[in-house]
Amino acid sequence: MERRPAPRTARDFARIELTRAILAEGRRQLADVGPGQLSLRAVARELQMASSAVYRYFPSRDHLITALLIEAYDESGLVVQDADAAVPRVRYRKRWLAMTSALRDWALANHHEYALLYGSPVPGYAAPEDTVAPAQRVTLALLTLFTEAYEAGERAGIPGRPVSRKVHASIAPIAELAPVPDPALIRGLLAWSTVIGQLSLELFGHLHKGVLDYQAHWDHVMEQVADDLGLQ
Amino acid sequence: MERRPAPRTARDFARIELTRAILAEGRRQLADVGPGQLSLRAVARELQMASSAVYRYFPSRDHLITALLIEAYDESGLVVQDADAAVPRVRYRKRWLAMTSALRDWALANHHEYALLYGSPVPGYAAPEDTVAPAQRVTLALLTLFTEAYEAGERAGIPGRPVSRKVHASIAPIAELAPVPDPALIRGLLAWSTVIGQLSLELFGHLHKGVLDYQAHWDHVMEQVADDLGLQ
DNA sequence: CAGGTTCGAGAGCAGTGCTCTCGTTTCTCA
DNA sequence: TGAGAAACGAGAGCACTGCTCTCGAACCTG
Repeated sequence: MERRPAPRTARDFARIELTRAILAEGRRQLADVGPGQLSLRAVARELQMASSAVYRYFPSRDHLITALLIEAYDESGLVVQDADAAVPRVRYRKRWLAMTSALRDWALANHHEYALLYGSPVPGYAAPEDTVAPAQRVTLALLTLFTEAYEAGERAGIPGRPVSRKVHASIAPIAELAPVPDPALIRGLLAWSTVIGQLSLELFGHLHKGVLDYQAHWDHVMEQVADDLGLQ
Repeated sequence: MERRPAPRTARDFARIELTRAILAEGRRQLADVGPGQLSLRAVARELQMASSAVYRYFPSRDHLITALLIEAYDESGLVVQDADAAVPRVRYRKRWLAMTSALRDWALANHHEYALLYGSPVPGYAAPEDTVAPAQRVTLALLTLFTEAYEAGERAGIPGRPVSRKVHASIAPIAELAPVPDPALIRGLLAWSTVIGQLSLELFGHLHKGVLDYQAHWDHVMEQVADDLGLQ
């Protein structure tokens, strides 16, 4: 599990340095042109190296994209966690608003990265195992908030419908991460998908000329969802 | 505005026929490999024509994709409308469930098409004007349902938070299509983004190993949203 | 039936991901 | 310390892409 085999030799140093450089340049181009147009050759050109040399560091374009994917997951996760940490623990509603706002701000500032994470999967490739942990950072942070809020007595002000045994079994894996009653957990999942839906609709242009002031609308919607979650 | 200048000559017939053939083959390949990998040359090859000939019918790859986009919008819109039409007008809740279910079924059966519509925008291109009308078919159908339900007295069973003047102004364009009070309209928009969020999360693999039985989960969530909408 | 338009095919350009080879650099271990 | 192994950069090359241009044939119109 050692991600970085303690650089000892000059070669190790160079490798780490170059890997970082490629990643950085890839990131820059990703922001420019989006995942679909990201070109290994262009990255190599910018770095003044032969295109074939890049393959010493990333065995394929997809591997590069996967690395960028992980980076983006980590970054967005960090942004959300930081926003959460800046609010007093017991201000649950405020934490919710801070976290979702932070996610939106990040998405707005990193359009293509958001698309990479929550838009259509890029090539025909299944995201490898390395991506699942970083991918869950944001979700996990939100689940933690929901759990803490529930335990503090902030129960959904809104009736959640009873959950059948079938559905209960279906969400068992998530229930392990957030030990709250099923209806509350469903409310949480609902909130999460609303966030992603809202963000995707806005960023991908589906609200164009339908909603005029995205910021105002977003703020209102998140308050409404906070209401539904029973956060005070 | 005449989309098809009444085919009179043999040439006109051939043009329409070939355009259709290209579109159809494009559609087939889109379903196979996704929008990013869709290749004009491959389409031409399959149709046994020179790649340059395709450019007589579609000036660029993006134009082809745009045409497919419109087709997909139309198809999904039709599917949803049909599902709606099959339910008695006053069974508002059932209509909601039927429409959203139909959309999900279509999305599951047409993975790449869904990604094309609601995933990340494909190249760096802004969807041209021709796409806005077809794009709104599904949304419009849902808005109509909300309006009819409200007028029939099915008020949100759930308190909607008061809408500020700012937010009111922001959603004015949508309010024109669905003359219901602001809080109810917000509930509708919320429901719509929840649908898209839920679908995107499921189809793009973000619920993988988190939710086990997608169908059961979806059904429950849509019932919950119907509750929140106040549909009976 | 003459003149203009539309069409299909082919060659060609610039770009892509990726592979292979070859000579050089660097590391490791006896 | 020096020899063998491993890693590396560069270049050529393959098969593919979107797209353009040209040219002769087909067609349509007046």
